[in-house]
Amino acid sequence: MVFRQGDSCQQYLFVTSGSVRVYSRAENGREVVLYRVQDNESCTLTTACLFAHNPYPAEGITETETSAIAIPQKVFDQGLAQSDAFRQMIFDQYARRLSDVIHRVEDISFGHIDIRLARQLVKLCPQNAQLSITHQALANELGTAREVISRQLKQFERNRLIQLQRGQIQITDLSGLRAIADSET
Amino acid sequence: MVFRQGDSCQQYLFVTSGSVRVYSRAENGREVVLYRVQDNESCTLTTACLFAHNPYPAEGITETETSAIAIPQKVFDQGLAQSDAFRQMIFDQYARRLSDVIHRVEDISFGHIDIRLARQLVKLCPQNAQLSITHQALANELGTAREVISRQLKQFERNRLIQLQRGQIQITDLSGLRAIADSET
DNA sequence: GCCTGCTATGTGACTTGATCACAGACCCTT
DNA sequence: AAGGGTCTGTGATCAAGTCACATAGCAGGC
Repeated sequence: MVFRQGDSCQQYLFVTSGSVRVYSRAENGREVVLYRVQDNESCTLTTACLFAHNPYPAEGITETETSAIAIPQKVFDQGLAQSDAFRQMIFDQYARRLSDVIHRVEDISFGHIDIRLARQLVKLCPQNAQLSITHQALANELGTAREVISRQLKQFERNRLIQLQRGQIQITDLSGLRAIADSET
Repeated sequence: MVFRQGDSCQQYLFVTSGSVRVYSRAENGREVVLYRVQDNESCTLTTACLFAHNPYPAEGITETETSAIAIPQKVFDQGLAQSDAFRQMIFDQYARRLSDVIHRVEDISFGHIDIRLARQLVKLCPQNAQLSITHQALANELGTAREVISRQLKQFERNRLIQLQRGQIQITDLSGLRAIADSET
């Protein structure tokens, strides 16, 4: 766990390798992933909280072995003042995050669950088409409930797009999933 | 209209007075407000798009008479490099926006419509408790459909919290609304 | 092996919210 | 006063979220 909802922020973080999942959690346990911080990205939220002197509005947790550099605010400020490249980098990150999160709002507000799930499956599909993930994890990713995902996956299975086993999803018709993922509505 | 979804961004904008509503619109006409840019705030999205060289992921429209300063990217870059105060200001804005939009994600994902609507009414309630707003506008604000708002308002009216007329909402029991707004779930 | 406990999945019943279709009501302009 | 636009009300239906609980698979200890 890198930071929790409500934590106050002490230093600037820069991830050199690994992956940090940044997400928001409701009281009833439902989660929604906001974005991920990966190799050579800054944890934007940290920066935001540093500057605004606000506590974190979300949680961050490592998903893999992760290395990061922690920089005290003073040094960070110096960097911003003195290095064009550093400043450019930080702003780039900010722009990307804001864009990610706005996209997430659109997705959640207007998107249909079958399409969003198909997209997620296509995105995660590895070379061998064998995905190791639980329904709960997919639900958290999309900000919905596990049952909704279970039912939708079952539907995909009935349509011969995937095959389900415990903790595993075998993608049998990637192009079929792509077709759903690419449909507008 | 200040900018549209997909527009590319040419200059940095700083609002000196007035209010710009930044929102996302779906094909079917549903909208969701992301945040507002008001007196002495920068249009963060503009900055983000400038830096990332991305088109706008949302739309911006003035809600009142609005004045703004447009600054070419070059001058903006100079400002960032030379002025600590300017840099601090820009970062503050960014932090606030990111925080706003993350809060919006939580609200939409986990929030119940009655509570969200009550909150909105409390927030908008003027001195004389007489609100001039249409159901459609409230729906856009909360990212839901007009019918949902109409029905919920009707419910509030039955519970003697408000009275409805065309284009007007008279708030008759503000503390009652507050009670709903403050309930956690 | 077999039992036990934990995690993951399946499913019915129900509630809430979104969509569709349309009917009135109100208001402004001519 | 008549007609057209905007705003509101409402039933029917669908999609998604919630609740409750039943299995099913897996791992560790005996």
